[in-house]
Amino acid sequence: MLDSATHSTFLSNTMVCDPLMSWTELFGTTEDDYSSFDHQTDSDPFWTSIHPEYWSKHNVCEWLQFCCDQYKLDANCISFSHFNINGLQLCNMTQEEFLDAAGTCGEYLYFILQNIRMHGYSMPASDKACMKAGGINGQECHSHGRTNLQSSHLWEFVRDLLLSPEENSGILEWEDRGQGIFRVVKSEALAKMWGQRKKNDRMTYEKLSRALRYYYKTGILERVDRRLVYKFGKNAHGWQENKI
DNA sequence: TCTCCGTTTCCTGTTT
DNA sequence: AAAACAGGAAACGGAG
Repeated sequence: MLDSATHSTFLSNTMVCDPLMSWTELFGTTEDDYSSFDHQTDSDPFWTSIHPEYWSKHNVCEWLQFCCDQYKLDANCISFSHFNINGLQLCNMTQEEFLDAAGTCGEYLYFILQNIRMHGYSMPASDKACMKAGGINGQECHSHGRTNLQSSHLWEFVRDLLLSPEENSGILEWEDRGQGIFRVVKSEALAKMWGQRKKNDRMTYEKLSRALRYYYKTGILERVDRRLVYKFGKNAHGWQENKI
């Protein structure tokens, strides 16, 4: 479940930008950002190039299809008849309406949609969005939720990497998704990536793992007595498949 | 300026 | 033997 702070931050920041600006103007999205989608071509009128509020019914459909494919969601739990709507209607749905329509995937999809509304579809785009939005509006980008470069905590970084197969490249993998158990497959690569995020090229897995061990105290992580295996604790949120 | 929090860095010892 | 784990201690940097 999205915590209330994160949730409200998403919504409150969603419409900061001029709604008439193009998605590309807002987020500086380039073709490179879509490199992980091999089905994307220049000529495709793809939903990623349009702000969700301006999606057509077809774009909404494309987005749902994409989510099912990309995040391995069970399309059977989604009531597609409820999503025969355009982007504006989609964005105007309350969370409750959304959950009713999207079944067990609802919270996850709702989260993804809010994230896209704010940041674009992925982390690289969101980082650009962050900088770009700051430039456009003369505001700094302090806390925009889970993909924020500066305020993201280590456990959120790890969680987001697990939830972003296109970013992960085999560094982390779920051992038991339902229980929140995951494995660090490439420890030094993880440290390097965390170091990049924190602009610290001296980061090592040894130091990163020390930070992870502090999470045992706070219930963000729980101990798993296996090397390189961790488990999200009761105070971690946003990692569950149908409970974000 | 001060305090607090979340690390980061370093360390010694233990386990796999 | 190497890599990872455990956790104390101190320092650091950003936020409020």
